[in-house]
Amino acid sequence: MSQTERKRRPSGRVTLAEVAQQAGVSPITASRALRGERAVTADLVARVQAAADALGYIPDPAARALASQRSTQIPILVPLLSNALFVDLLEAVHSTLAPHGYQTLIGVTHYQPEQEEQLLRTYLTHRPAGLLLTGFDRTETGRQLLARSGLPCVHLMELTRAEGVYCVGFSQEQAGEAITTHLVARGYQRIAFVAAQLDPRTLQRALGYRRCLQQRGMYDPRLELLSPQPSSMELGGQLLAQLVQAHPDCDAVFFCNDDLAQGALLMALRLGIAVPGRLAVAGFNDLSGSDQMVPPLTTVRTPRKAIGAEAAAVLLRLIRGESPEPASRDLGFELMVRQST
Amino acid sequence: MSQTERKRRPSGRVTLAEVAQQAGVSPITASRALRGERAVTADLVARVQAAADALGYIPDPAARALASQRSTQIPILVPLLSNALFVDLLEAVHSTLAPHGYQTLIGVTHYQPEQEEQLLRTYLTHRPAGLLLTGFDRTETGRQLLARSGLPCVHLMELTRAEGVYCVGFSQEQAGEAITTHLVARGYQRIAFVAAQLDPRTLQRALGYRRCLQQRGMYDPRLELLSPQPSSMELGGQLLAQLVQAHPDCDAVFFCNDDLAQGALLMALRLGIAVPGRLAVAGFNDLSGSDQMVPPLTTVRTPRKAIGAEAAAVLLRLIRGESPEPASRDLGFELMVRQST
DNA sequence: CTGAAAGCGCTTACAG
DNA sequence: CTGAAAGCGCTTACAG
Repeated sequence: MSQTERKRRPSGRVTLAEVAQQAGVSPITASRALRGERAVTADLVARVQAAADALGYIPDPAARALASQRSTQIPILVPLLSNALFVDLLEAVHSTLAPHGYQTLIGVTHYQPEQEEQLLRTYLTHRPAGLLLTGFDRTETGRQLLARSGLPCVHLMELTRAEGVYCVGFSQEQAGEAITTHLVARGYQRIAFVAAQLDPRTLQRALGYRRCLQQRGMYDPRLELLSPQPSSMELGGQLLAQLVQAHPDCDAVFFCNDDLAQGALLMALRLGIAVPGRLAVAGFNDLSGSDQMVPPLTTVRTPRKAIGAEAAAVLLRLIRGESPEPASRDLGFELMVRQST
Repeated sequence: MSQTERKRRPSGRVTLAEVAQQAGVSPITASRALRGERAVTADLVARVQAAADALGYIPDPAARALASQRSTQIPILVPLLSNALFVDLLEAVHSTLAPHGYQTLIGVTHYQPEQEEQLLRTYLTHRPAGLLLTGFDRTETGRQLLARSGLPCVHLMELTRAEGVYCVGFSQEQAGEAITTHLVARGYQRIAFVAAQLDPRTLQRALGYRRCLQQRGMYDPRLELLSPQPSSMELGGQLLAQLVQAHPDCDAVFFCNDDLAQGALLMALRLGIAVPGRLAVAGFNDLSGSDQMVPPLTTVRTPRKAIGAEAAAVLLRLIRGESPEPASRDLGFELMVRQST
């Protein structure tokens, strides 16, 4: 024991060279045996493994990254952390990658392509093993940085048909159309759309809303309330109050995110507006608490945990050099019809 | 331009050596000039800086880590990501560290010291620049790993008087006592305490609750409802229903976290229990949405953004070799008296 | 299937 | 204040 201690380098680390020596092989062979790379005799693999275990060898990530030009770090770039949606994504990604020895690095873009570009620039110098990005809204330079890096990359939350682009998500437009169709089927006539932030995915939901109503000759652009402010319960309450005042004949609202809808439900309670009797309220994402509202909120459940987990899994396969098919994965969504509509 | 391209190594990187050559100095001098380390003539610093800018030099983190035995990575270990509290911490830490060139690595312990120990083990091999930990609840081995690493470390959320231990937080016990005292001052007689998860900080709040009531001879252990289940709005609703059924004379409740309290408020609405008329409800943390509830929730605002930012700032100073004083920083808390009490 | 040589790109002592 | 030498701990071609 104390002899082992004594042998250690100033850094206090057990090195590959020591493992190799103990196993009676060269460092390169030890390296290959431990990584399961190329053909190494089963006998040698066992000896090296035993030596590594005995010495408590742990590979040095920095040395590995420097020699191989590739680290075990995987940045995930998300717009915000204040939206539970992205935290769920992050958590799923993190728990999928960690057991495989990869570290998740967070990057927050604040919905700004320029900030994302800056983050890409920084993270690329770290020789990440791969990249996880939210959506497709980036600067031209950002796109080029990605392409030139040649790194495996998976896009989350949105779908694309572009060749060779990996993505895991669902159709935001279809989801927006589905919830609107539900409102129509319920018999509502004057259906409003209320949105905040106005990021690309929110606008895709708006497209679905419009398509549904236009097809039925029910579309009225005045019933679209679009605010560029960040989404929050408080804003949802304000927008609801604004909406009922401006359009007393409005009988249903589709909020582009559950936090807005939750705030609206509470505001309706305060104002004495009966939901769904006087006004139906629908949300999006099925965030925590939506099923607890009074009345429980009808919304679209989006599979963000599954998206995070699957995107990470696809990335892992890309890193291994595989070509997982299909490149574009639609994980769908689910209408959660509760009592608010 | 194309000549510059041609000169690049296979890795595509501009190296320190190239910068040094262009500036007409040795690589070591270039290294020192760029890092602002030791005395280097102003003239040389300028020349090196100019060369670095011209070539677009970006230091290689892996090479740096290997040579210096220290990376620019800082793990932050939190219990959960599903509690907004920790996301706020994470976000504040991340935005404080990023501008200084440090990467934030996330680790999730699920409130289990064994998992934290495993994470420490893993992250320590990455030669982190420092560590950010939640609370003091760890295994003995975890404690030893920390001590032996000799790495700068700051603890978040809780306070301690232990020598040489850096922490940024507030007194959970005092906060629990303060909100209970508020309920007493309002004239409530039968004040319950409802908690979930039962992690160390929750139990400290319980201590404050007890101390307040015991001092006044108002303490009744039967009014403590403690559930080891994870905290959620749904659970809050269930516990409220349970409480009013078991103790019809209870006239106020202090929930150890706002998600429980929010769920309780909504359940009260559903059950027709008047708040605060029939039952007063207080929460803890002032999470998003608490001010939007019906009625708005009385709670304790905890300075988690400030804690994250200050802990990161202290760590940065420790990394620089400074000894910031005081080691223990009490950032306090604020009673948010709203309409639910 | 295994290994000797070289190198990844930087920094740490040690001199001067 | 500046530099030549050595080394951080691993892996990539290139041989055999």
